[in-house]
Amino acid sequence: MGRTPCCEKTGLKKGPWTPEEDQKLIDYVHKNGCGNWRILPKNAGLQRCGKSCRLRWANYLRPDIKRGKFSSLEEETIIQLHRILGNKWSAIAGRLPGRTDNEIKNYWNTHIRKKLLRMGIDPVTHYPRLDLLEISEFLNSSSQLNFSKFQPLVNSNLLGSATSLSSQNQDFLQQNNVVLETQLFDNSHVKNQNQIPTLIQPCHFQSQNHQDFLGFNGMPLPFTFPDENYVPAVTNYVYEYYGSSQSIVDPPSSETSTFQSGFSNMPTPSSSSTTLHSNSTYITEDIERESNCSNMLNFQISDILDVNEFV
DNA sequence: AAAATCCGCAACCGCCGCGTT
DNA sequence: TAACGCGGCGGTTGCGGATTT
Repeated sequence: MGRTPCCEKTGLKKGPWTPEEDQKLIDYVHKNGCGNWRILPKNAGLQRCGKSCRLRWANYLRPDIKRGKFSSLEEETIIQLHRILGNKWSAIAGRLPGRTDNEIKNYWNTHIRKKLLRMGIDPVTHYPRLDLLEISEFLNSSSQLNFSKFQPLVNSNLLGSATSLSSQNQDFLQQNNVVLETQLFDNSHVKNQNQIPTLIQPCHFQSQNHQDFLGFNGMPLPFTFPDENYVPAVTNYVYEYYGSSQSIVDPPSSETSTFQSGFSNMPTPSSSSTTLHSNSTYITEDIERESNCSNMLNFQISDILDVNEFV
């Protein structure tokens, strides 16, 4: 059984569109509007699947599409929206006038994702990559250990990244007054002490420096939450904020979060949520090491970037 | 200069949600 | 209520240009 295909597969053209095909599609849409993509190819004289026509129009031919390089503000907006919405490219695109979901998805995968990885930030969770943090913490705190015995356990590339991150992390933690409690090995569940120890890392991030959270490039982002009862879909990795009289964002579940190695306990953009106490302020953090992205971000989601509808 | 590799992006594929029958 | 059909979405692919060897 299965569903019938959206169009007859035989005799339909695939691959790149020709200028003639584009013109036919443009002419048809200008004349008849877009809609009923199933019958459009036939009426427009195109040997294409309706889906293909819709995609071509939506991603390339639409007159309101803005093409060209993403601005730094657009890039920052994508990162912040992705932090909240996850891979909801269409939702993100809806907040970036002139940009398509496909374009944003491609830009994320080819540029932003790699940049975040280079900075030691997990592009899925937007947390510092704990695999690197764990190793770098390990390197920092275990100079007395004979590390060579553990090297076979660690990917060499990962080790290199962790090593480079190691000093950066120290700077970051100091600059932002972050308390990072680290317990390197938990062998309590290991009956056979010859087994490989499990890395765990209880993390407790704090900041007492309000400036740490302000804006990127020294400018506040144009975000604002609609009201104080707003519950964000996701809050990421700043658990407590001491710059004001009250905690802005609840810790995920307890005062000190414990993450197992391998992100098994890591909140994900699509799954975690928490309560917002405060007055329209959403605090999050970033470890930005290059480009024009922020170190610590205090952004407010405005009407333009209202994400409540996606919750 | 040619071959190999990398990279970006347009387009495709398959699944899902929702409205209709 | 279930089946169907369509539009929409996100993940993936593969082509072509750029870069490296």
